[in-house]
Amino acid sequence: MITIKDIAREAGFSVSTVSRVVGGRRDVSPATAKSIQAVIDRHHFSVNRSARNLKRADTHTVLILVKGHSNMLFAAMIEHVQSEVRATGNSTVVQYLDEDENEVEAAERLVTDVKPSGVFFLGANADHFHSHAARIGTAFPAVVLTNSMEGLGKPAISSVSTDDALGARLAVEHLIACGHRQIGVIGGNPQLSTTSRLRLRGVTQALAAHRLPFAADSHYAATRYSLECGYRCAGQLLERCPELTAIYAMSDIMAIGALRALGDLGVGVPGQVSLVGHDGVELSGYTLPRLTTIVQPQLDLAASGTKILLRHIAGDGKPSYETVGASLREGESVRRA
Amino acid sequence: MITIKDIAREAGFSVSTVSRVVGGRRDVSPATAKSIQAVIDRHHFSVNRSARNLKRADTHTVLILVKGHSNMLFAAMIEHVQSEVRATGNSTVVQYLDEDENEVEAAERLVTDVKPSGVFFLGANADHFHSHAARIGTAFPAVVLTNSMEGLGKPAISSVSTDDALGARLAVEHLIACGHRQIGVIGGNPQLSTTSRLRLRGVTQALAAHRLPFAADSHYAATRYSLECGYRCAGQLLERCPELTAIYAMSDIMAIGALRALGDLGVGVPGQVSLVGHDGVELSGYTLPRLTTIVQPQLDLAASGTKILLRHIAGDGKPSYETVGASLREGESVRRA
DNA sequence: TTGTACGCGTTATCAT
DNA sequence: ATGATAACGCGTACAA
Repeated sequence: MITIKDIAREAGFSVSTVSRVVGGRRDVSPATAKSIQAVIDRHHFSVNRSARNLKRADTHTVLILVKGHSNMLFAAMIEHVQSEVRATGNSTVVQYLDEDENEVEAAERLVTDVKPSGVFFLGANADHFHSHAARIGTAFPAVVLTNSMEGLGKPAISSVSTDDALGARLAVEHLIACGHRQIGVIGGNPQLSTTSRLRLRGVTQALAAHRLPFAADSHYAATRYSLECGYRCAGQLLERCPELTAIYAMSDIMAIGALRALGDLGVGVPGQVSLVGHDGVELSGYTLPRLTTIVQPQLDLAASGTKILLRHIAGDGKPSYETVGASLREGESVRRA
Repeated sequence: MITIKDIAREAGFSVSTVSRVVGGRRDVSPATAKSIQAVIDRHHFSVNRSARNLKRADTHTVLILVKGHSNMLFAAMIEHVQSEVRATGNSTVVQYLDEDENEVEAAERLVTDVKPSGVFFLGANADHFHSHAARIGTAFPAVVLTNSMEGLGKPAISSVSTDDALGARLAVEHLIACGHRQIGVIGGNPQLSTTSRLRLRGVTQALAAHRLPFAADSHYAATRYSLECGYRCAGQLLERCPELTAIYAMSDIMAIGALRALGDLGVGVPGQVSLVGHDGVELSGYTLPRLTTIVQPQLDLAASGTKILLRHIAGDGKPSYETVGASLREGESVRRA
């Protein structure tokens, strides 16, 4: 392994001078810099990150923590966040977490390894931040994407989210406006997932405003955010409550599972049952029928999030809890009754 | 920041003994280990990776290089590879590359940063390895997944792939067996993508074996592996060649795009046009109609790949080029004519 | 502008 | 079984 010492020796300068050159600093004469750089290039030398990070506080690396492997919304957002972050001269490291893993505990572990300048959470539960956040926010600024941390009140832990309750309300109100009265809902476990809790609140708000029935055991099926679970729950819902004319699924992926289930049951969409999804992933524009869905603006989430994280990294720990708009995108999966 | 020294002081032992405990070694008395572990747990101490890696030659980290952000097959495989690798006590770092980026150049850059014990490529072009691989294979063993590196002949660069030509042949032969004679193909640019080149070869082999026509300009549409491109190409294909009764798409994602396009054109699937995809992603079992597709066994790819990479890491640089079987999974998108 | 020297947190070697 | 101590490669006061 070639080290900075080797370069120094060969270039005929001290290690400090070489260190200055590789660090891209200007307090070294151009001539010296040039001759040292030549030696560096000749040997394809690059600094040992471990050694550097052992000294430096800041690694100029942003850690991206993603909850769940097969979340299409998150997959799209990783891309946006990465390009935003890289445009600022930082590098990125992606780490996937299992859906049921406690992301804050995992983060606390990982930050000692990676020593990131900041952390992005793609999906997170506010409760976890209340209990475990020892160093997140204190030693490392964090921005949570898609989930709101409003009310957390810890410095340097911000969030950019869509208004989940609003989104769900839009979905259900659209169904109501189209004449639906018996609406089933497929979602996550409201005990465990903030997102599910908020979206469920939006559902009940919309239904209550129109004095429509909603019995949790017959109209709500709680499960994971996956194709398979969407499939299974759609069947359960229809079995428990055959008079359903519409289903709102809290994610497009669940909606797509549900769509297939309804197909297998010989139930036409939107002919017999209407369907609304949530997230607005690209795929929702390619199903048969195209999904009517609640769109989360991925680009805005990524852009705003990066801006806030950079502000935190720069030293401003004042948390901000931004909300970007959610909107209904009409597809072909809802029928006016 | 809490260090091994702090633990040592509080536990009343030397740093060496603590180091042995965190390293999980057995040359320390159970009683000592237990009392030290208690202190470690109390403080949620975990070793500083930078410092450890500064000493150790081996970082015990596997770099996973993924080509393209929204590849569902790769997304599923990341999950498998990660759990396989972690089961061996190594950690993983995921890096995404743009689809048109040269993955070998990127890897050469990244390995100096990460100093991984080994590198996984999810998707790669053999040509790039011929021209640029200076340190990959030499300093860092690598395993390419889904693309074959057969014939490369460089040490410690292996591959586990499905037989792409075979898969494509199975797809087309199935269509032929079902009575189709005019078969269109949607794929990638065979100049740029090894996968596309091999699958195209499979197509022409199958067609030639049955003396069926295949004119590249009318029967083949080359594009990127995306929903949108699948959509667009299906339309083009049908316009150029209206007598088509079947389409083979070189990825499920393209097939799903094509499915939607056919829907928009009022062309029934499989009624008027049959469709076969490739990859066997979970989603292909949830479309309407379910896709008939060529399945790449993700688990086998990940498991075999990990085994080979570990062998390379252990010092055995003999490359191996494994091929796992591809098979046809019948869905509902092909009609017997 | 350049160099000297120390320490970052850990592991490995060698004693005990 | 346990401890003292010397590296590992680099950045950075501080000195020159």
